[in-house]
Amino acid sequence: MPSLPNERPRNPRGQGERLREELIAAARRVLERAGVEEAVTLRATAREAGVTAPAIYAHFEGREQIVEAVIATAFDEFATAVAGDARAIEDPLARLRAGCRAYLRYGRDHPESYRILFSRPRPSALPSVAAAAADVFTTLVEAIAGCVRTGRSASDDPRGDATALWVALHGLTSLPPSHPRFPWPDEQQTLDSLVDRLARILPPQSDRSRRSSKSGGV
Amino acid sequence: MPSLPNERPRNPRGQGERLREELIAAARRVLERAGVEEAVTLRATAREAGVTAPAIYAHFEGREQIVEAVIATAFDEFATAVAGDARAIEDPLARLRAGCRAYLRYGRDHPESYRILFSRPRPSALPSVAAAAADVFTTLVEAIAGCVRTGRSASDDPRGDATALWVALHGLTSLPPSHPRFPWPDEQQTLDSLVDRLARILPPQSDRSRRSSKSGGV
DNA sequence: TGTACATCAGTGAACGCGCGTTCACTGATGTAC
DNA sequence: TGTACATCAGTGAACGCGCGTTCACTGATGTAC
Repeated sequence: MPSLPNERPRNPRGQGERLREELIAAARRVLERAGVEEAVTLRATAREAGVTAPAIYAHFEGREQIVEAVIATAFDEFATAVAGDARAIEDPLARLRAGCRAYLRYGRDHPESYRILFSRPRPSALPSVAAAAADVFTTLVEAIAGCVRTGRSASDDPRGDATALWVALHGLTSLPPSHPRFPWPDEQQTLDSLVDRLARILPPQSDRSRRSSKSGGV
Repeated sequence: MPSLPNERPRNPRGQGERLREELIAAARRVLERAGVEEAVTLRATAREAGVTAPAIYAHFEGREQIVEAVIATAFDEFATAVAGDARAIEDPLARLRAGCRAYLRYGRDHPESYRILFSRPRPSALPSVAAAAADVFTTLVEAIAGCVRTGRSASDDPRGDATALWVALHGLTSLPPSHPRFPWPDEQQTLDSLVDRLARILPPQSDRSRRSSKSGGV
Protein backbone atom coordinates (compact mmCIF):
# COMPACT_ATOMS: atom_id res chain seq x y z
CA MET A 1 0.00 0.00 0.00
CA PRO A 2 2.72 2.58 0.69
CA SER A 3 3.20 2.96 -3.08
CA LEU A 4 6.72 4.00 -3.83
CA PRO A 5 6.68 6.21 -6.90
CA ASN A 6 10.40 6.83 -6.45
CA GLU A 7 11.65 3.41 -7.35
CA ARG A 8 14.96 2.56 -5.88
CA PRO A 9 17.14 -0.55 -5.97
CA ARG A 10 18.00 -2.05 -2.63
CA ASN A 11 21.54 -1.24 -1.55
CA PRO A 12 23.98 -4.14 -1.90
CA ARG A 13 24.96 -6.01 1.21
CA GLY A 14 27.36 -4.06 3.40
CA GLN A 15 26.34 -0.75 1.79
CA GLY A 16 23.35 -0.10 4.04
CA GLU A 17 24.99 3.06 5.32
CA ARG A 18 24.41 4.71 1.96
CA LEU A 19 20.74 5.09 2.76
CA ARG A 20 21.63 7.54 5.51
CA GLU A 21 23.09 10.00 3.01
CA GLU A 22 20.21 9.40 0.61
CA LEU A 23 17.73 10.19 3.39
CA ILE A 24 19.44 13.46 4.27
CA ALA A 25 19.46 14.50 0.62
CA ALA A 26 15.80 13.52 0.31
CA ALA A 27 14.88 15.51 3.42
CA ARG A 28 16.64 18.56 2.00
CA ARG A 29 14.70 18.28 -1.25
CA VAL A 30 11.46 18.04 0.72
CA LEU A 31 12.45 21.11 2.73
CA GLU A 32 13.32 23.25 -0.28
CA ARG A 33 10.23 22.16 -2.18
CA ALA A 34 7.68 22.67 0.60
CA GLY A 35 9.21 25.74 2.18
CA VAL A 36 8.52 24.83 5.78
CA GLU A 37 10.52 22.73 8.17
CA GLU A 38 7.39 20.99 9.36
CA ALA A 39 6.98 19.45 5.92
CA VAL A 40 10.08 17.35 6.61
CA THR A 41 8.15 14.46 8.11
CA LEU A 42 9.53 11.02 8.49
CA ARG A 43 7.09 9.64 5.98
CA ALA A 44 7.63 12.39 3.41
CA THR A 45 11.37 11.84 3.65
CA ALA A 46 10.93 8.11 3.19
CA ARG A 47 8.66 8.64 0.18
CA GLU A 48 11.14 11.06 -1.39
CA ALA A 49 13.96 8.57 -0.84
CA GLY A 50 11.89 5.74 -2.35
CA VAL A 51 11.84 3.71 0.81
CA THR A 52 9.23 2.75 3.39
CA ALA A 53 9.01 4.72 6.62
CA PRO A 54 10.30 2.08 9.03
CA ALA A 55 13.51 1.77 7.02
CA ILE A 56 14.53 5.12 8.46
CA TYR A 57 14.88 3.75 11.97
CA ALA A 58 17.97 1.81 10.99
CA HIS A 59 19.75 5.16 10.52
CA PHE A 60 17.99 7.76 12.65
CA GLU A 61 16.34 7.64 16.03
CA GLY A 62 13.43 9.62 14.69
CA ARG A 63 12.28 12.68 12.86
CA GLU A 64 14.22 15.10 15.04
CA GLN A 65 17.52 13.43 14.16
CA ILE A 66 16.79 13.78 10.46
CA VAL A 67 16.16 17.49 10.82
CA GLU A 68 19.37 17.84 12.83
CA ALA A 69 21.33 16.06 10.12
CA VAL A 70 19.77 18.34 7.51
CA ILE A 71 20.79 21.39 9.51
CA ALA A 72 24.33 20.16 10.03
CA THR A 73 24.72 19.29 6.34
CA ALA A 74 23.26 22.56 5.13
CA PHE A 75 25.37 24.60 7.52
CA ASP A 76 28.47 22.84 6.36
CA GLU A 77 27.60 23.54 2.76
CA PHE A 78 26.87 27.16 3.64
CA ALA A 79 30.17 27.60 5.47
CA THR A 80 32.05 26.09 2.55
CA ALA A 81 30.29 28.38 0.10
CA VAL A 82 31.20 31.45 2.15
CA ALA A 83 34.51 30.71 3.82
CA GLY A 84 35.89 28.10 1.44
CA ASP A 85 35.57 30.15 -1.71
CA ALA A 86 36.79 33.31 -0.01
CA ARG A 87 39.85 31.75 1.57
CA ALA A 88 41.63 31.48 -1.75
CA ILE A 89 41.52 35.22 -2.42
CA GLU A 90 44.58 37.10 -1.25
CA ASP A 91 43.51 40.74 -1.23
CA PRO A 92 41.51 41.15 1.98
CA LEU A 93 38.99 43.63 0.58
CA ALA A 94 38.28 41.43 -2.43
CA ARG A 95 38.02 38.48 -0.04
CA LEU A 96 35.59 40.35 2.17
CA ARG A 97 33.37 41.30 -0.75
CA ALA A 98 33.50 37.81 -2.24
CA GLY A 99 32.57 36.26 1.10
CA CYS A 100 29.63 38.60 1.54
CA ARG A 101 28.42 38.01 -2.00
CA ALA A 102 28.67 34.25 -1.48
CA TYR A 103 26.69 34.59 1.76
CA LEU A 104 23.86 36.42 0.04
CA ARG A 105 23.95 34.08 -2.94
CA TYR A 106 23.61 31.01 -0.75
CA GLY A 107 20.56 32.59 0.86
CA ARG A 108 18.99 33.32 -2.51
CA ASP A 109 19.77 29.88 -3.97
CA HIS A 110 18.65 27.84 -0.95
CA PRO A 111 16.15 30.05 0.88
CA GLU A 112 14.63 27.31 3.01
CA SER A 113 17.96 25.80 3.96
CA TYR A 114 19.16 29.26 4.91
CA ARG A 115 16.05 29.91 6.93
CA ILE A 116 16.35 26.71 8.89
CA LEU A 117 19.95 27.60 9.73
CA PHE A 118 19.11 31.03 11.08
CA SER A 119 15.60 31.19 12.37
CA ARG A 120 15.53 28.70 15.21
CA PRO A 121 17.37 28.57 18.50
CA ARG A 122 18.28 24.99 17.70
CA PRO A 123 21.10 25.16 15.13
CA SER A 124 23.93 26.44 17.31
CA ALA A 125 23.28 23.70 19.84
CA LEU A 126 24.81 21.28 17.33
CA PRO A 127 28.60 21.23 17.71
CA SER A 128 29.32 20.96 14.00
CA VAL A 129 27.12 23.95 13.35
CA ALA A 130 28.86 26.04 16.00
CA ALA A 131 32.18 25.20 14.36
CA ALA A 132 30.94 26.10 10.88
CA ALA A 133 29.45 29.36 12.16
CA ALA A 134 32.75 30.24 13.83
CA ASP A 135 34.47 29.53 10.53
CA VAL A 136 32.25 31.97 8.67
CA PHE A 137 32.61 34.62 11.36
CA THR A 138 36.39 34.27 11.47
CA THR A 139 36.50 34.78 7.72
CA LEU A 140 34.75 38.12 8.18
CA VAL A 141 36.93 39.25 11.09
CA GLU A 142 40.17 38.35 9.34
CA ALA A 143 39.15 39.99 6.10
CA ILE A 144 38.35 43.23 7.94
CA ALA A 145 41.57 43.05 9.93
CA GLY A 146 43.41 42.46 6.65
CA CYS A 147 41.78 45.56 5.18
CA VAL A 148 43.03 47.55 8.16
CA ARG A 149 46.57 46.31 7.46
CA THR A 150 46.38 47.22 3.77
CA GLY A 151 45.00 50.61 4.69
CA ARG A 152 41.59 49.97 3.19
CA SER A 153 39.63 49.95 6.45
CA ALA A 154 39.46 52.44 9.30
CA SER A 155 38.10 49.82 11.70
CA ASP A 156 39.40 49.98 15.24
CA ASP A 157 37.37 46.91 16.25
CA PRO A 158 37.32 44.22 13.53
CA ARG A 159 35.39 41.79 15.73
CA GLY A 160 32.69 44.31 16.55
CA ASP A 161 32.49 45.49 12.96
CA ALA A 162 32.33 41.92 11.70
CA THR A 163 29.44 41.29 14.07
CA ALA A 164 27.58 44.34 12.79
CA LEU A 165 28.24 43.25 9.23
CA TRP A 166 27.05 39.70 9.91
CA VAL A 167 23.86 41.03 11.43
CA ALA A 168 23.27 43.25 8.41
CA LEU A 169 24.09 40.43 5.97
CA HIS A 170 21.55 38.26 7.70
CA GLY A 171 18.98 41.03 7.44
CA LEU A 172 19.64 41.56 3.74
CA THR A 173 19.41 37.83 3.10
CA SER A 174 16.20 37.22 5.01
CA LEU A 175 14.09 40.39 4.98
CA PRO A 176 13.38 41.01 1.26
CA PRO A 177 12.05 37.48 0.60
CA SER A 178 9.54 37.92 3.41
CA HIS A 179 8.21 41.19 1.98
CA PRO A 180 8.56 40.76 -1.76
CA ARG A 181 6.16 43.59 -2.60
CA PHE A 182 8.32 46.25 -1.07
CA PRO A 183 10.33 48.21 -3.66
CA TRP A 184 13.75 46.98 -2.60
CA PRO A 185 16.67 48.75 -4.19
CA ASP A 186 19.31 46.81 -6.10
CA GLU A 187 20.59 44.03 -3.91
CA GLN A 188 24.26 44.25 -4.89
CA GLN A 189 24.30 47.97 -4.29
CA THR A 190 22.77 47.60 -0.84
CA LEU A 191 25.27 44.86 -0.10
CA ASP A 192 28.25 46.96 -1.17
CA SER A 193 26.99 49.89 0.83
CA LEU A 194 26.55 47.78 3.96
CA VAL A 195 30.05 46.34 3.60
CA ASP A 196 31.60 49.75 3.01
CA ARG A 197 29.97 51.40 5.97
CA LEU A 198 30.03 48.61 8.52
CA ALA A 199 33.59 47.49 7.77
CA ARG A 200 34.63 51.17 7.55
CA ILE A 201 36.09 50.77 4.10
CA LEU A 202 38.24 53.69 2.91
CA PRO A 203 38.78 54.77 -0.69
CA PRO A 204 41.99 53.37 -2.24
CA GLN A 205 45.32 54.95 -1.29
CA SER A 206 45.63 57.02 -4.49
CA ASP A 207 42.23 58.63 -3.83
CA ARG A 208 43.02 59.42 -0.26
CA SER A 209 46.31 61.10 -0.97
CA ARG A 210 44.53 63.32 -3.48
CA ARG A 211 41.90 64.32 -0.91
CA SER A 212 44.58 64.57 1.78
CA SER A 213 43.36 65.89 5.15
CA LYS A 214 39.70 65.61 4.26
CA SER A 215 39.64 61.90 5.03
CA GLY A 216 38.81 60.61 8.47
CA GLY A 217 35.85 59.21 10.21
CA VAL A 218 32.46 59.87 11.62
CA MET B 1 -15.12 14.49 25.44
CA PRO B 2 -13.42 17.67 24.21
CA SER B 3 -12.83 18.64 27.88
CA LEU B 4 -12.59 22.39 28.18
CA PRO B 5 -10.15 23.21 30.95
CA ASN B 6 -10.47 26.89 30.12
CA GLU B 7 -14.00 27.47 31.31
CA ARG B 8 -15.73 30.29 29.67
CA PRO B 9 -19.24 31.70 29.92
CA ARG B 10 -21.23 31.79 26.73
CA ASN B 11 -21.39 35.27 25.23
CA PRO B 12 -24.72 37.03 25.71
CA ARG B 13 -27.07 37.19 22.78
CA GLY B 14 -25.97 39.67 20.15
CA GLN B 15 -22.39 39.62 21.43
CA GLY B 16 -21.26 36.62 19.41
CA GLU B 17 -18.74 38.77 17.58
CA ARG B 18 -16.67 38.97 20.75
CA LEU B 19 -15.50 35.41 20.23
CA ARG B 20 -13.61 36.50 17.14
CA GLU B 21 -11.33 38.76 19.16
CA GLU B 22 -11.00 36.14 21.87
CA LEU B 23 -9.91 33.58 19.28
CA ILE B 24 -7.25 35.86 17.82
CA ALA B 25 -5.89 36.55 21.29
CA ALA B 26 -5.95 32.83 22.08
CA ALA B 27 -4.11 32.01 18.85
CA ARG B 28 -1.44 34.58 19.68
CA ARG B 29 -0.93 33.04 23.11
CA VAL B 30 -0.58 29.61 21.52
CA LEU B 31 1.95 31.01 19.05
CA GLU B 32 4.10 32.72 21.68
CA ARG B 33 3.97 29.72 23.98
CA ALA B 34 4.80 27.02 21.42
CA GLY B 35 7.25 29.00 19.33
CA VAL B 36 6.17 27.70 15.95
CA GLU B 37 3.44 28.86 13.65
CA GLU B 38 2.37 25.29 13.00
CA ALA B 39 1.33 24.98 16.64
CA VAL B 40 -1.50 27.39 15.92
CA THR B 41 -3.98 24.71 14.98
CA LEU B 42 -7.67 25.21 14.88
CA ARG B 43 -8.18 22.85 17.79
CA ALA B 44 -5.40 24.30 19.92
CA THR B 45 -6.84 27.76 19.40
CA ALA B 46 -10.30 26.55 20.36
CA ARG B 47 -8.95 24.85 23.49
CA GLU B 48 -7.05 27.98 24.51
CA ALA B 49 -10.18 30.07 24.01
CA GLY B 50 -12.29 27.62 26.05
CA VAL B 51 -14.55 26.73 23.16
CA THR B 52 -15.10 23.66 20.97
CA ALA B 53 -13.46 23.50 17.56
CA PRO B 54 -16.56 23.88 15.40
CA ALA B 55 -17.43 27.16 17.14
CA ILE B 56 -14.56 28.72 15.20
CA TYR B 57 -16.33 28.33 11.85
CA ALA B 58 -18.83 30.99 12.78
CA HIS B 59 -15.98 33.52 12.67
CA PHE B 60 -13.27 32.15 10.41
CA GLU B 61 -13.31 30.12 7.24
CA GLY B 62 -10.58 27.91 8.56
CA ARG B 63 -7.16 27.70 10.10
CA GLU B 64 -5.52 29.86 7.48
CA GLN B 65 -7.80 32.78 8.25
CA ILE B 66 -6.94 32.62 11.93
CA VAL B 67 -3.23 32.79 11.16
CA GLU B 68 -3.86 35.71 8.83
CA ALA B 69 -5.76 37.54 11.54
CA VAL B 70 -2.94 36.87 13.99
CA ILE B 71 -0.43 38.29 11.53
CA ALA B 72 -2.52 41.36 10.82
CA THR B 73 -3.09 42.01 14.53
CA ALA B 74 0.55 41.49 15.45
CA PHE B 75 1.78 43.69 12.63
CA ASP B 76 -0.56 46.43 13.70
CA GLU B 77 0.68 46.20 17.25
CA PHE B 78 4.26 46.20 15.99
CA ALA B 79 3.73 49.27 13.81
CA THR B 80 2.11 51.10 16.71
CA ALA B 81 4.98 50.21 19.01
CA VAL B 82 7.52 51.54 16.52
CA ALA B 83 5.85 54.37 14.64
CA GLY B 84 3.22 55.39 17.18
CA ASP B 85 5.58 55.94 20.06
CA ALA B 86 8.17 57.63 17.89
CA ARG B 87 5.78 60.05 16.21
CA ALA B 88 5.41 62.11 19.37
CA ILE B 89 9.12 62.91 19.56
CA GLU B 90 10.07 66.16 17.87
CA ASP B 91 13.83 65.95 17.50
CA PRO B 92 14.40 63.72 14.47
CA LEU B 93 17.54 62.02 15.78
CA ALA B 94 15.88 61.22 19.11
CA ARG B 95 12.86 59.99 17.14
CA LEU B 96 15.04 57.80 14.94
CA ARG B 97 16.78 56.24 17.93
CA ALA B 98 13.52 55.76 19.82
CA GLY B 99 11.92 54.09 16.81
CA CYS B 100 14.86 51.73 16.37
CA ARG B 101 14.92 50.86 20.06
CA ALA B 102 11.18 50.18 19.99
CA TYR B 103 11.66 47.95 16.94
CA LEU B 104 14.28 45.86 18.68
CA ARG B 105 12.29 45.76 21.92
CA TYR B 106 9.20 44.46 20.17
CA GLY B 107 11.29 41.68 18.67
CA ARG B 108 12.70 40.75 22.07
CA ASP B 109 9.35 40.88 23.86
CA HIS B 110 7.35 38.98 21.24
CA PRO B 111 9.89 36.85 19.41
CA GLU B 112 7.41 34.49 17.79
CA SER B 113 5.06 37.25 16.71
CA TYR B 114 8.03 39.07 15.23
CA ARG B 115 9.19 35.96 13.46
CA ILE B 116 5.84 35.29 11.88
CA LEU B 117 5.76 38.85 10.59
CA PHE B 118 9.14 38.65 8.91
CA SER B 119 10.00 35.14 7.96
CA ARG B 120 7.36 34.16 5.48
CA PRO B 121 6.45 35.51 2.07
CA ARG B 122 2.87 35.67 3.21
CA PRO B 123 2.62 38.74 5.45
CA SER B 124 2.97 41.49 2.88
CA ALA B 125 0.21 39.93 0.79
CA LEU B 126 -2.26 41.17 3.42
CA PRO B 127 -3.26 44.77 2.67
CA SER B 128 -3.33 45.85 6.30
CA VAL B 129 0.16 44.49 6.78
CA ALA B 130 1.49 46.32 3.74
CA ALA B 131 0.03 49.53 5.15
CA ALA B 132 1.56 48.98 8.58
CA ALA B 133 4.93 48.12 7.05
CA ALA B 134 4.82 51.29 4.97
CA ASP B 135 4.04 53.21 8.16
CA VAL B 136 7.13 51.86 9.90
CA PHE B 137 9.33 52.48 6.88
CA THR B 138 8.06 56.03 6.45
CA THR B 139 8.90 56.71 10.08
CA LEU B 140 12.50 55.72 9.37
CA VAL B 141 12.77 57.73 6.15
CA GLU B 142 11.30 60.87 7.68
CA ALA B 143 13.44 60.66 10.77
CA ILE B 144 16.58 60.40 8.64
CA ALA B 145 15.42 63.22 6.37
CA GLY B 146 14.74 65.26 9.52
CA CYS B 147 18.27 64.58 10.73
CA VAL B 148 19.60 65.88 7.43
CA ARG B 149 17.61 69.10 7.94
CA THR B 150 18.88 69.58 11.49
CA GLY B 151 22.41 68.94 10.28
CA ARG B 152 22.76 65.67 12.17
CA SER B 153 22.90 63.38 9.16
CA ALA B 154 25.07 63.42 6.05
CA SER B 155 22.64 61.21 4.13
CA ASP B 156 22.12 62.06 0.49
CA ASP B 157 19.56 59.27 0.07
CA PRO B 158 17.24 58.95 3.08
CA ARG B 159 15.15 56.24 1.41
CA GLY B 160 18.17 54.14 0.54
CA ASP B 161 19.69 54.63 3.95
CA ALA B 162 16.40 53.82 5.67
CA THR B 163 16.26 50.59 3.68
CA ALA B 164 19.78 49.65 4.74
CA LEU B 165 18.91 50.49 8.34
CA TRP B 166 15.71 48.44 8.22
CA VAL B 167 17.63 45.47 6.85
CA ALA B 168 20.21 45.79 9.63
CA LEU B 169 17.52 46.24 12.30
CA HIS B 170 15.87 43.07 11.11
CA GLY B 171 19.19 41.27 11.29
CA LEU B 172 19.90 42.47 14.80
CA THR B 173 16.42 41.48 15.91
CA SER B 174 16.41 38.02 14.41
CA LEU B 175 19.96 36.70 14.26
CA PRO B 176 21.10 36.62 17.92
CA PRO B 177 18.09 34.62 19.14
CA SER B 178 18.85 31.93 16.57
CA HIS B 179 22.48 31.58 17.69
CA PRO B 180 22.34 32.28 21.41
CA ARG B 181 25.71 30.72 22.13
CA PHE B 182 27.62 33.23 20.06
CA PRO B 183 29.28 35.93 22.20
CA TRP B 184 27.16 38.82 20.95
CA PRO B 185 28.35 42.26 22.03
CA ASP B 186 26.02 44.60 23.90
CA GLU B 187 22.81 44.93 21.96
CA GLN B 188 22.23 48.62 22.53
CA GLN B 189 25.76 49.44 21.49
CA THR B 190 25.43 47.46 18.27
CA LEU B 191 22.10 49.14 17.64
CA ASP B 192 23.51 52.65 18.15
CA SER B 193 26.46 51.84 15.93
CA LEU B 194 24.21 50.55 13.14
CA VAL B 195 22.03 53.66 13.33
CA ASP B 196 25.00 56.00 13.34
CA ARG B 197 26.69 54.43 10.38
CA LEU B 198 23.73 53.55 8.19
CA ALA B 199 21.86 56.82 8.75
CA ARG B 200 25.20 58.67 8.41
CA ILE B 201 24.78 60.44 11.71
CA LEU B 202 27.19 63.32 12.32
CA PRO B 203 28.45 64.57 15.69
CA PRO B 204 26.48 67.54 17.08
CA GLN B 205 27.08 70.98 15.60
CA SER B 206 29.32 72.20 18.46
CA ASP B 207 31.64 69.23 17.98
CA ARG B 208 31.86 69.69 14.28
CA SER B 209 32.74 73.38 14.45
CA ARG B 210 35.52 72.52 16.88
CA ARG B 211 36.92 69.87 14.54
CA SER B 212 36.28 72.14 11.55
CA SER B 213 37.50 70.79 8.22
CA LYS B 214 38.24 67.32 9.53
CA SER B 215 34.62 66.24 9.23
CA GLY B 216 33.28 64.65 6.10
CA GLY B 217 32.52 61.23 4.96
CA VAL B 218 33.77 57.90 3.91
C1' DT C 1 -49.43 38.87 31.41
C1' DG C 2 -48.74 34.46 29.02
C1' DT C 3 -47.15 31.61 25.49
C1' DA C 4 -45.49 30.09 21.03
C1' DC C 5 -41.80 30.76 18.20
C1' DA C 6 -37.32 32.35 16.12
C1' DT C 7 -32.76 33.25 16.80
C1' DC C 8 -28.37 33.04 18.65
C1' DA C 9 -24.06 31.01 20.59
C1' DG C 10 -22.50 27.63 20.77
C1' DT C 11 -21.95 21.73 21.75
C1' DG C 12 -21.07 16.69 20.77
C1' DA C 13 -20.33 12.97 17.87
C1' DA C 14 -18.36 11.45 13.89
C1' DC C 15 -15.55 11.14 9.49
C1' DG C 16 -11.18 10.49 6.96
C1' DC C 17 -6.30 11.77 6.80
C1' DG C 18 -1.29 11.75 7.54
C1' DC C 19 1.61 11.25 11.08
C1' DG C 20 5.31 8.58 14.21
C1' DT C 21 6.27 4.23 15.77
C1' DT C 22 6.04 -1.05 16.63
C1' DC C 23 6.31 -5.53 15.12
C1' DA C 24 6.85 -9.64 12.68
C1' DC C 25 8.34 -10.81 8.24
C1' DT C 26 11.01 -11.61 3.63
C1' DG C 27 14.12 -12.42 0.22
C1' DA C 28 18.68 -11.78 -1.52
C1' DT C 29 23.54 -12.49 -0.40
C1' DG C 30 27.42 -13.98 1.79
C1' DT C 31 29.88 -17.68 5.01
C1' DA C 32 31.00 -22.22 7.45
C1' DC C 33 31.64 -26.74 6.93
C1' DT D 1 31.14 -28.38 -4.98
C1' DG D 2 26.97 -28.38 -2.32
C1' DT D 3 24.10 -27.02 1.30
C1' DA D 4 22.63 -25.18 5.71
C1' DC D 5 22.65 -21.09 8.05
C1' DA D 6 23.32 -16.17 9.45
C1' DT D 7 23.05 -11.63 8.20
C1' DC D 8 21.63 -7.66 5.95
C1' DA D 9 18.47 -4.19 3.82
C1' DG D 10 14.83 -3.46 3.89
C1' DT D 11 8.90 -4.37 3.54
C1' DG D 12 3.92 -4.53 5.02
C1' DA D 13 0.40 -4.31 8.23
C1' DA D 14 -1.15 -2.29 12.15
C1' DC D 15 -1.69 0.91 16.27
C1' DG D 16 -3.12 5.27 18.45
C1' DC D 17 -3.02 10.29 17.96
C1' DG D 18 -4.30 15.03 16.77
C1' DC D 19 -5.81 17.30 13.05
C1' DG D 20 -9.58 19.90 9.95
C1' DT D 21 -14.17 19.68 8.86
C1' DT D 22 -19.28 18.16 8.66
C1' DC D 23 -23.56 17.63 10.69
C1' DA D 24 -27.44 17.49 13.54
C1' DC D 25 -28.46 19.18 17.92
C1' DT D 26 -29.42 22.11 22.36
C1' DG D 27 -30.61 25.34 25.57
C1' DA D 28 -30.90 30.09 26.82
C1' DT D 29 -32.85 34.49 25.39
C1' DG D 30 -35.40 37.72 23.08
C1' DT D 31 -39.88 38.88 20.16
C1' DA D 32 -44.81 38.69 18.27
C1' DC D 33 -49.27 38.39 19.33
